[in-house]
Amino acid sequence: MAIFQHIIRAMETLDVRPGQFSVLTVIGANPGLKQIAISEALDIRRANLVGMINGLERRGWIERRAVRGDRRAQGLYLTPRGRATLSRLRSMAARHERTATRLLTAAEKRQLLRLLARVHDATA
Amino acid sequence: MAIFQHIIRAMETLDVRPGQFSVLTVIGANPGLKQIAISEALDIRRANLVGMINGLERRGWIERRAVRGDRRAQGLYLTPRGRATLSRLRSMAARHERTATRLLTAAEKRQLLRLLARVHDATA
DNA sequence: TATTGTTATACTCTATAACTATA
DNA sequence: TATAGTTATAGAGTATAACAATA
Repeated sequence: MAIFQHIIRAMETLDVRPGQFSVLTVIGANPGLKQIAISEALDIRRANLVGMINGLERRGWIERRAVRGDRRAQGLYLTPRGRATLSRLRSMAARHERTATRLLTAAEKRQLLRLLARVHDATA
Repeated sequence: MAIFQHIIRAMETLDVRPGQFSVLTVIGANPGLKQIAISEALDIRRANLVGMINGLERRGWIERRAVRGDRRAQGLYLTPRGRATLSRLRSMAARHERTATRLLTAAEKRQLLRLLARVHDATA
């Protein structure tokens, strides 16, 4: 929770919220994705995604384009400005990960991830 | 996050939310506490605490009593039913902690807590 | 008939301002 | 003048239902 608060506070300087970061990340890795696919991937109701997408589009970070073969859907793409913003956000995330693990050795970091993965397996 | 979801889902069977659990825990450990103290301890606005306290009182889990020496404040106490509920919630939390760590040895559990404490120190 | 995006709406959580009764 | 509790209110985040256009 402390890490989360830390990262969220940093991203607030770009006026970006965690959900927006995750949407930008998914679109960046999967250009042309339909809203329904993002909705399923991130477990966000498609009704709630509409406003988020509108906000990201209004800020010039993403755009909706027609999808060939299905006139109901629209593909989502990052704009050049969107790519620049995502790049800055990734740098922030990386910097905060370095901060969070600065008291750990490389071996301890690996060990931490290994133990957390087992906890996750146990609760999944 | 997986652990949190896990515990929250279990506590929903008693219709208890994470915030309510934390308030019951703090009152249980500090009988007679004033709302302002809980507000500061749990970082909950005193305005938002009012409704939570009302809800817990309505369900017969806590009660407000006069504080000698300060007629503005009211001390909060668990009722017998509140103590019983808190006890059940603690059992749930303990059971889920056992589930979460069931793939770890005792030494690995200690190591995990040690590493997480360092990450927390680094971000605090 | 089913799916995609959308609107409308409701409920919870969280945040601020302002009031009251005391101190 | 400050503090404890309260009320009112507004903003996020998240949930469901229903609609139009299209499949």
